[in-house]
Amino acid sequence: MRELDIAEVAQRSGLAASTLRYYEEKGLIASIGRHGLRRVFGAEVLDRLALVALGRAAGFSLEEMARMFAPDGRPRIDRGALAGKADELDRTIRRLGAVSRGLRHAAACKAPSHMECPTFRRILKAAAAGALEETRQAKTPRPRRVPA
Amino acid sequence: MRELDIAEVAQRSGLAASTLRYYEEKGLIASIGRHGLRRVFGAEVLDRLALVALGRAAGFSLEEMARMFAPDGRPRIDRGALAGKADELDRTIRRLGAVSRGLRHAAACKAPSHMECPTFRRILKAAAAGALEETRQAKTPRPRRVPA
DNA sequence: CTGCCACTTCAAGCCGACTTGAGGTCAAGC
DNA sequence: GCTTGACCTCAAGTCGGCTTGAAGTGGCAG
Repeated sequence: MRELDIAEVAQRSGLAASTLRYYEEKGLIASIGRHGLRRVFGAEVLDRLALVALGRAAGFSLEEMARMFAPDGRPRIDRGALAGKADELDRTIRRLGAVSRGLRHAAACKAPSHMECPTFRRILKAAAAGALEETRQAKTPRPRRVPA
Repeated sequence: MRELDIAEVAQRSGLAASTLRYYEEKGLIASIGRHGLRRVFGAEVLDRLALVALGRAAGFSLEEMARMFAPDGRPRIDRGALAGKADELDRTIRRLGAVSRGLRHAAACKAPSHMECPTFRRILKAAAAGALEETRQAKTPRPRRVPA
């Protein structure tokens, strides 16, 4: 099995080396050893990182994920939690669809003030209602500051 | 026109009074005056707040929104920016759809290790790719800590 | 053998959107 | 007129997910 150096994992995963160290500290990934001071990773870490990416995209926190696959090595994930997250995502998707329609309407509608447009007011009301929900959600990672 | 006290605006909008003060500081809303020390709001602040909620749901930052309707009173929003945000949202929606399907698959699939399932690996790859995108996204506000 | 430089650790900083706390003011009800 | 408590200000804290910086280590090319 290929042994990877942190820079290689970084390059292949698109994550910064500092992020990988951080993930290791949080128990999301593990190196298979050291070469001197330097971490040595097995190729399977890339699968793990893909899994982490999926989890992040789904809105799991690093902590939650660490708990999910901390026990032994293999994921051992609570299927119910996954289905729950999926339901949550689907709700979010519907909400975002409404928001998107709202934006498009606002962009297209020629009314002098949107506030006078009943369609817009209706959408607005829905967004206001949605914003009160406590559904914590899926944010894509902030743009990587790519080192020069 | 009804004059509203901050507690009333808070109650009607579902936001904390501290949030309203914060929004005012950021230029997102304005009070129509003071009664002694106390802010007095006009009823239109509620429309404004609904607009802010829509914007937040769409993934605009408070700063962006402040710039959007800072000028005079009326929104005066860049329609292109709205359409752009809508496009971004639609992309996010598609991505989240994929993530949701991935989760459901992981929840249902009986394979001992998901890593051996080609379907899952494909979805994973997509999520990994998506996670690298720089599309900053729509997070629903964190659960309000409702004061006892 | 030497020097370079990619790696290491650890603590501190950053971002956005708020919340919290201390200490102060003042309109209104008794 | 006094008390009450809802409001005020301002500074600092919180949270998650990293990044940054200083200071150190050590593998390997020359």
